[in-house]
Amino acid sequence: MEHKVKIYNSLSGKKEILTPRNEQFVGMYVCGPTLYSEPHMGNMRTFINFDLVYRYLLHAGYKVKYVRNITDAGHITNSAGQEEDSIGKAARLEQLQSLEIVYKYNVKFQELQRLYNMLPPSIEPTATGHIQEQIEIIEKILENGYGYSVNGSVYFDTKRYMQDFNYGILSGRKVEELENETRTLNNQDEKRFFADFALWKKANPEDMQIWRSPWGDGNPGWHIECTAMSTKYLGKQFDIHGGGMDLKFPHHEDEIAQSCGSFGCQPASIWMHANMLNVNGQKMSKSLGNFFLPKEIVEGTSPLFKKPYAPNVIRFFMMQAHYRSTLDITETGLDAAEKGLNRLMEGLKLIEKVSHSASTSFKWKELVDSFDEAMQDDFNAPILIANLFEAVRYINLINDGKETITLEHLGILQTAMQVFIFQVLGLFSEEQGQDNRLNPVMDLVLNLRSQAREQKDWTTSDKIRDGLAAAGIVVKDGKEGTTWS
RNA sequence: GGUCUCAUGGCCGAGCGGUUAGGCACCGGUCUGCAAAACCGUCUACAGCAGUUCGAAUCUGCUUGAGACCUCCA
Repeated sequence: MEHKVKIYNSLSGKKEILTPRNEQFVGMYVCGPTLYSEPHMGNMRTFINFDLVYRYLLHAGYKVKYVRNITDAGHITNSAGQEEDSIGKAARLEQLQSLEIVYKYNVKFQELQRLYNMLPPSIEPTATGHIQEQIEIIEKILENGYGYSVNGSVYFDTKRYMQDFNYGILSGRKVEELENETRTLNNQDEKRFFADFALWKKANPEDMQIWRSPWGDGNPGWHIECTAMSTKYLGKQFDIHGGGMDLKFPHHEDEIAQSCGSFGCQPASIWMHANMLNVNGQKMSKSLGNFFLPKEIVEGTSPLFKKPYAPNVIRFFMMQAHYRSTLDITETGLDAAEKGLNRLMEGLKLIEKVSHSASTSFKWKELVDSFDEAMQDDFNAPILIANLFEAVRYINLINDGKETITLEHLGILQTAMQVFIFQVLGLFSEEQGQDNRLNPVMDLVLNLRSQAREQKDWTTSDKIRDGLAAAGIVVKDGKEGTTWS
């Protein structure tokens, strides 16, 4: 099958056909989390979205090298007039060493990836594991004249860079405009120009992590790690660079500047930005405090929601919105997703039991093709899902004898649905974790109840049903027997 | 303040100049001892005001409202 995947490129503002530099091989770099706390649901949305991208590219037949970094070096920032690094701060608060913090939250992050059925990237390199590579790139930038060192720190010389390159090419920012709007920043004295950014920062006495460099002991700047690791694993130029929308400026802009400044070329052909997860119309964020953790929602301990939602439901909920749109997470939204997902899964089960005919009465080929078409158009999962529901409708109609399908077409449809639901959307096949010790008990109880029903002993049968309902077990009398859940 | 995005039926959410996306809810029906569930069907919306066009949710301008970035952030 011919796969023409169109991707919206933030750099050009247009959808472009993916043309990998190296035939079937796609190199994709995605900015990962800074592990100073447990990732929240908003963080997860970005990673789930890129998991979808990864999954679809694999499905489309590409050999994808998917690199997602782990930021385990706390970058010094100026917040509230104080210099601090996020990981060091967390370490002090929790009375642990920096690497303990990173290790602890990395374990959690790995758990979450499994919980949400994310495929592991090809490699998850860490910032601290690539200090040498970062230093080497900084040296190149200095050699090329796009940086300068002051008092043991190194800064990127934006003004000099702008003579040769376009700073703001990604974010559309004009430095002149930025300048007028500069807020009061601390520590400006070392920088020659307000838009310069740190490549290397001299160590403070209280820093928990310190590395040696040609400029003295210190810490790498925030942006340089991604340049170093993307270059190391994917080369100076690769196909796709992704990340959250909030990283577009300055992080990604500065990555471009660093690549151009060191190697003279842009790192990625296509830049992808996943949009934010909102709570009440506002971006979920650590600083606003409106976030909740992935585990809270799965365990039902989040104060925002009355009941727990399965990871599958959350994933499906997110897949129903396009990755470039903001998505508001709400209780009604999750409830709707839960029911919708159930409908989809029921349809998938029914397809196995449905009977075939001598001919197919509907446009089955068009339907099957529509799955790929949706995803080829900038990974439009909402349309894919709409088309899958269309398929479910047909399955139900076949089951009701209102439409027909041949054995061959049925097989193709079934396979396609399974592939897109499980492999591409990354939903799970079965809700796991039912206590199977309960099964024989339920068989016994429901057997007794059906005996009562056969004798039209409604008092007994309803008593059993009500009793089970009180215990949280819902009994449903279907055409083909009674089910419970 | 600057830059940029977005405003879709009761709710969520696609749409990128001309075919009622889809899900949830509602309502009607099928099924059923009752109930629940399930299934089928119905529900023709595009913030406001101008303009371009044979034709606009979709393009342009203005107005109003919301958000993002400019500071760490997925």
